[in-house]
Amino acid sequence: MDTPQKSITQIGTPISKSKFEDSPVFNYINSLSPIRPVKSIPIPHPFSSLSFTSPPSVFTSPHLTSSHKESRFFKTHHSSSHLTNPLESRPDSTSNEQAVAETTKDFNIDASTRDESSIEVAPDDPVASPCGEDTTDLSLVPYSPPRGENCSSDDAGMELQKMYDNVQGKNQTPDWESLISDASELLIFGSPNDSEAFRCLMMQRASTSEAMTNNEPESSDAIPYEAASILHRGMRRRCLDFEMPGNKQTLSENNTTVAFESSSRCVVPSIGLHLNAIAMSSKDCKTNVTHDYSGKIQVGLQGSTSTMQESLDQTENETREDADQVLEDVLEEPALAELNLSSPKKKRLKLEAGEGESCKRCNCKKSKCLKLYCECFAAGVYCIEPCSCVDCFNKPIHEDTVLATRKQIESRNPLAFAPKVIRSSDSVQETGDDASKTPASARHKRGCNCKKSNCLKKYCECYQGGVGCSINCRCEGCKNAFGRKDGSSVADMEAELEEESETIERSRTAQTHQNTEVLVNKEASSALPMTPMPIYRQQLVQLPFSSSKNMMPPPQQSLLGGGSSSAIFNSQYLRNPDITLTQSRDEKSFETVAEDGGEEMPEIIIHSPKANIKTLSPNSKRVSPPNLDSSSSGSILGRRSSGRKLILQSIPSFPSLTPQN
DNA sequence: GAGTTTGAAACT
DNA sequence: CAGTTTCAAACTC
Repeated sequence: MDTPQKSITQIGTPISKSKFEDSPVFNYINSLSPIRPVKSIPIPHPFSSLSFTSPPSVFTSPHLTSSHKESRFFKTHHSSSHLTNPLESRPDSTSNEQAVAETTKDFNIDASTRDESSIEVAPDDPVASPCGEDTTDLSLVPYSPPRGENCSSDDAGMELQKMYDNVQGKNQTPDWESLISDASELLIFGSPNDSEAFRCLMMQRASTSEAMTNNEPESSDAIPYEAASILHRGMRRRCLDFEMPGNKQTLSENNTTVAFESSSRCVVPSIGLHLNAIAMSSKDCKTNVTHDYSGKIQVGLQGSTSTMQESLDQTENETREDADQVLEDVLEEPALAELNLSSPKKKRLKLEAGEGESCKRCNCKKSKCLKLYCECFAAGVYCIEPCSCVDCFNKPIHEDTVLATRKQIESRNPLAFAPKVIRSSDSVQETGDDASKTPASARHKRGCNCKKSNCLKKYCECYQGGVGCSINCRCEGCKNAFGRKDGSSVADMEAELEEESETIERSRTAQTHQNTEVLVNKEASSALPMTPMPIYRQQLVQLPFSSSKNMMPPPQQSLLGGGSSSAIFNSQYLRNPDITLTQSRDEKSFETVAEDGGEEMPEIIIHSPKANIKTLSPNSKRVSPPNLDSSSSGSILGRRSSGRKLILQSIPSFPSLTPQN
């Protein structure tokens, strides 16, 4: 931290604006640069300053990895704790109902909650610009959710311009430290898109300022910005998701610049953190850092483009290895990993993911997407364009309302936003042997209340969550395939399926041997539909730590122990009722495996043998969620002999405002 | 795509 | 806490 502070004094203090303007160099530059002085002056300062004053995590050597991120986290955490959640700091937010009622109004941040140095947002902020509206929150809420969908990269410049204007208007001797602070807020929490603008500005600065002797401002910036954006990507997830198309430009794996831009726009679909980020900050940073990583991974994976899909399909294994490699890199060099993940090869995952969680959409008509009825809201994500909701308030521009509503709901039920499917406390102890004996290591938080579905349809939350019913359930005629309320476990069913699978596999093997025999084709064709499962299973079997014993219904993200928005993951996970139990069990094996690892280190779960399922499940439209996409690589990870558990958490814990069990 | 069913969420 | 209503997803046709 010494360096940054030092830099502040060195750069910020000494360089007086007037002096700078009067300098011959400045004049000369002005004459050359198309950039107008009024902008070139103010903006560069914040930036240059920022580049030295921001937390180490942002501007320190790119070599920093985890610590790097932690710093970042602390930074943001710190900020959030002070600036915080508007709900807590804003008196006018005490009335949730009111907040909800005034949804369309209360978008401006109370000046009172800001630091004196905070940049005041023009009251006449762009009307139609969601970006403009949101930017007002930037300095107040570190984890400010996504800007409008179409925020232009110019916004950053605008903000900075405002800052400059403001400072200039008030003081001839700007409070650089404050300004820097504000600027850093913008840089850190602004729209990822802004990073582009920043980069441009930085470049300009680099080319025009002698102060830029500092080497590689580029690289050092890129990563930091990226890192910063990650923190709230979850909140921006939806917006960014739809910016992806624009980023589908062909990416060169070697072109870090392009990769960066792409990644900066990518979003972690995962993450239904929109409202949780704030609360999340209070958690131990380790956990958050982990989420961060997973988020990164996802960003990369989901940033896939369709362009590679075909080729990837043909080289599934290769892709997996790539993913494996990438993930490995992620653990050691997040920033780098992210860049890597931007590679075209991983794009495919994104594509597939696009249809899943990341594109989770609701169809609310009356709830305004502010009730748990709304899947998006319940999952902690903002509604997105594809949603068919009416009068939706679950959008970034209504952040306050969303937060208020959320808080209100949580006041009623603290666990309202907690994962519906929770992992039993003893599940952790369930290793291999026990796993199969227990219907499921995860259970629905409250249990279901099914009357007619027999817990065999997704009406049943337990079933939907891929967990068996438990004593908590009040269901009638429970036949939950993942475990019945009466205690009958899946073990039996698994045994059956196992047997069946084996039979199928055997026949398949036999077929393979008889490949040369044309006559066999007849039978083979009839058996084809069945091959999928066997194949899939085979792959799973390859997993070093995979155990057939663990073959269980797919556990949910909840297995991670962290509260994650179960909704998204779970629902998506088993969205397709057509998915055979076998498949589910396979997926389960993944998670169990990861769990078995026992290590409590950052985990990146990658579930989703989506590709496999897709191919193997003839009648399934969409077998696995987008998140799971990455899972295709997940299985890869599973193979890792290193034993490192990589859990790509599609939905980082869904930190609720209140501690959850 | 429209209509029905279902069960969670919300309300009383 | 129980009963009822509202709601939107899941499902069916």
